[in-house]
Formats: sequence, structure tokens, C-alpha cells
Amino acid sequence: MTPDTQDSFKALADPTRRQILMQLSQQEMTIAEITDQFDMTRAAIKKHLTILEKGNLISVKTKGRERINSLETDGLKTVTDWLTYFDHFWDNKLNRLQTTIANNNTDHPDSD
Amino acid sequence: MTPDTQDSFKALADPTRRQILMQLSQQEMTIAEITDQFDMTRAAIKKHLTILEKGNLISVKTKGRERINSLETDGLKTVTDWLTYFDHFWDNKLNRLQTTIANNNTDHPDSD
DNA sequence: AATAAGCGATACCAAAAGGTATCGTATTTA
DNA sequence: TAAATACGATACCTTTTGGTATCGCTTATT
Repeated sequence: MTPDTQDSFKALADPTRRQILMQLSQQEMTIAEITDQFDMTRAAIKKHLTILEKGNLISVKTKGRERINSLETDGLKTVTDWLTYFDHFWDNKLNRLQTTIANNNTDHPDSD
Repeated sequence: MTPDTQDSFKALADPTRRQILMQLSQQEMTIAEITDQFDMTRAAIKKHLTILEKGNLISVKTKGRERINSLETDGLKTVTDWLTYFDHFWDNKLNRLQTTIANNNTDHPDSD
């Protein structure tokens, strides 16, 4: 059950799916309820939900003939964890910028 | 110059492009240098770079006949900003979990 | 001046993504 | 029990995506 970064990023790459997540952050919803919010068929929404589930962004519980979808934070954590890799660059950005400006007129000597 | 969330998310949805970003977080690189790190043609890498640039994840400066690509934090910020929308859910997750457990035997009578 | 290096742009291709239509199944409800 | 509801699954279609091959332009290099 290794968190698959690719599945999570891919799931977030579609605007409809991101909107679904925002809806689900407000309340749990069945497939039909989600479909009502969009201009596409239930089958299309179901496909999106499958992708979101694979990306660990939602979880589903069955209740009679209904499937209730709710937000799952695991996939979001996978993505934010990946993004933290760049924190050190974020911190160093000002330094790099200053270095760039300092070296702006004099090209580095050995490549001339 | 509104930051286009879709472009940034889409740019991050490909594993090759994420790897390129990690490379660029270490050092600026030309297209040829990046290509050396991957098992695909320069044309393919160039396409990825164009998508990364559109997502505000890299910037390019021309130096003679070379194009030097460097990491740009704007696109990363666009994505992290979007993700912060779910912070409140993150905080409330324990609450919701407890509520779910409490309601586990008695089906909720209404949709509250 | 001739040649090599670094790159942009385009045409082209196979596979994946996003969508619809349709049929089947399980669960409520009248 | 019969009908409606909520959904799963599949086949099918069009567009997008990720890749190659190729040509040509500009900038070094000799």
C-alpha cells in the first residue's frame, strides 16, 4: 500500500476532479448528488471517482444501494509531501537571485 | 497574468516532468544536459519543458545558442495555495471520524 | 568560410484520457 | 410482487498526450 505519487498527482490534474474534491470537502455525497452538480453523465462522474479513489483522495462506503463518497486526506498528504522536497529551494531562492545578480556582468571565468 | 491552476497541476501530473523539476532544483541545466539524464529524445524533453514553462514551474534564459532552464516557484505556489483550501478539512478530520463512529449503528435520519 | 553544436518547429504515430450510450444487477418502495 | 432507484460495467468514439523523426535556423568553433 505504498502511496503512489503518480496516481495522486494524476487524479488532481483534472479540473472536474478538483471540483469534486471541493464539493466533498463540504459534505459527503452519493454519485447521483455529485452528478447533479456537473453537466455530464453519471458514467463520466463515476470514472472520475474511480480515479480519485485510486489516488487516495476519496474513500467510499456502501450503504444499501448507495455509495457515499467522502474526502480522504491521504492523497493530499502524498502530494504535499512531494512538494516539500522543494522547500529548501524556496528558502534559497533569494540567495540564488542575489548570486545571479552578482554574477550578471562577469560571466563565469572558465567557460569564456 | 492570473496564475492558471490547471496549467500548473497538469504540468506536475507527468513523472518525467516531476523528475526534471527535481533535477533543476539542484542546478540550472540546458536542454541537452537534461536530455542526458533521460532515455528519450531532445524533442520529447523540449515538449515537457514547454509544458513546465506554461505551468510557471520553470523559467528560461537564453545565453548564446543555449537555453538555460531553472526552477520557478510560482507554479509550486499556485498548487500549494490550492491545496491549503483543504486545511480546514484536515483539521476537522478527527471530528468527522468521531462523528462517523458515533453514527455507525444508527443511520442518520436526515442528511444532516 | 566551412563545419559543428544547440536548439525550434513541424509532421506524424500509438496510446491514454474524457466523454456518451446502453445494458445488467442489486436494493428500495409502492 | 412489480416497478423505480442507484449504481457497475462495458463498448465505443473523439481528443489529448507522450513520443519519434526530420528539417532548418542561429551561434560557436576551427
